[in-house]
Amino acid sequence: MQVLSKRLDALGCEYRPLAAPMGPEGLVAMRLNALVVDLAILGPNGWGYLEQVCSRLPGLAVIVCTGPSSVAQRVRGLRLGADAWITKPCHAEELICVIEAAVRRHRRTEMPALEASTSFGEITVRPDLYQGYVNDVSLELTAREFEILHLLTGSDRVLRREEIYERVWGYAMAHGDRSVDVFVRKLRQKLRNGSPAWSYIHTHFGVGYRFAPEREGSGGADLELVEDSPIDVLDPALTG
Amino acid sequence: MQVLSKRLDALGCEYRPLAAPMGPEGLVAMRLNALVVDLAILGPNGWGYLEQVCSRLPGLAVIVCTGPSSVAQRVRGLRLGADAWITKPCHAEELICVIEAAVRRHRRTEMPALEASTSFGEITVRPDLYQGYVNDVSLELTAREFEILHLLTGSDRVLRREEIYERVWGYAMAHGDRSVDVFVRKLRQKLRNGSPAWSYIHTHFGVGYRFAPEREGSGGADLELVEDSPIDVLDPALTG
DNA sequence: TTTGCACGTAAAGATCCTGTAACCAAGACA
DNA sequence: TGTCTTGGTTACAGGATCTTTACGTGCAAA
Repeated sequence: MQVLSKRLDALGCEYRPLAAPMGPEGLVAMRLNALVVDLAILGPNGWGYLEQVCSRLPGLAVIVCTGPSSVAQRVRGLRLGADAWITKPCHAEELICVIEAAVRRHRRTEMPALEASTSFGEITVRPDLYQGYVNDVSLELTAREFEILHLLTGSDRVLRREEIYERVWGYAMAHGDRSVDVFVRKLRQKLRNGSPAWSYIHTHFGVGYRFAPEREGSGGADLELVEDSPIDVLDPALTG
Repeated sequence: MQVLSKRLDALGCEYRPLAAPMGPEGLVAMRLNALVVDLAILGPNGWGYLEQVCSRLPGLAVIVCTGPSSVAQRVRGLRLGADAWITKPCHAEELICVIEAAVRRHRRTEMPALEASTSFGEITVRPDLYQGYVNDVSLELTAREFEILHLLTGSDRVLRREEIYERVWGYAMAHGDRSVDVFVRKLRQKLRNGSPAWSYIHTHFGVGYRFAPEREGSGGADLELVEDSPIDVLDPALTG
């Protein structure tokens, strides 16, 4: 621990030694990139703890660093969701490399920022500015609202709430959590403000939400036929 | 290699043993999820090869599986971009778990592979939209109805009620529960609405249900089951 | 043909899901 | 430190969906 701490300090890494195992909720609050656990110290509950943490925080890199073990034990740990298993005693440098490898793979797919802006109906999503626009007017989306919009616009299929939560929040959704619903509501409100004639986020009852820009006859009395109004609002010169 | 091949076959994994190191371009063409290399076999050029592959294919999981090594070597390998380092001799099972752990983390941020939509008779099942269609017209299936339809269309054999219940509801069916029957009825009704000339879900008395699109012609409705006869899908003049 | 089940059908009640709004906590900022 | 913004929770109402129940019909064996 002393050697490891010294090396981590030298690398400028933030870390926190935990004397007792911390529950998933506490780990979520710490916003960790990686967690190193010693199953031997955790005792017989270690397996359950490992499983709990891995399932609850799928985005967290979990490295098991413990004493001599059998193949079956290592297999079990990795199957439960651990990213790596390293046997004590080990060099701090090697452990750090293993942690980095796990975190690196985790971060890799987060990095691709600066995506091209794309338009859907009247709105334009700009990942580079973390904001959505209607005719160059900002929708005033908050960070989380934008992330959800960005995720939804990224695929045509129906996204289940659990998927949305996991990809935006970074960990598994608790049963009964309504956060996704609330944010979708806020999103819809802002989208409606900026683009009243369109509907974008569609509810699939019992499943989740799907993004698809569609005209809505909200303005006119026409129920279906919208042929009289020759309005060209498609593709403003934003997309550059 | 023999043991590993056998285990991979049992798991249904696709793999390809390479006698000689393959360049990054060749690897790209293979669309691999993971690559296992033995640095000892690669010889002195191994480090360069590892670096080249890891930098050219950042999305590829690279596992080094080689003989006894020093800490410095393992650190070097991981720093160059390897995702894991496992020492020979090792159990095939453990190696597979390490590969799975690396691939799992890689896959996490990807969109779940959207299953292809499949057609049966006149209907089309779209898993990405959780919905069934007849000529692009929605059947208005509820979430549970779709799940049952999706399950039934997934296999040709007769599915017992208990199987259906367990796979859709997620837990064992209580004795005397008629839910499956009720949902099959609703399904049949909606299928009949959208595609009156066909029958899709067939009852096997005392067993369960089986999905098989069959014409219900006014002319030649066979009483016996026609299991092996291929079904010609053609466009009858009936549809609109 | 009779008889005992299994299945099809329909409707009503219970349950679950979702939109909505109000509320509280945590962080940003002056 | 106080205020404002943002994130997240909870409660409630209305509606959609699911489950249960009941009864009629059809199948298969005796």
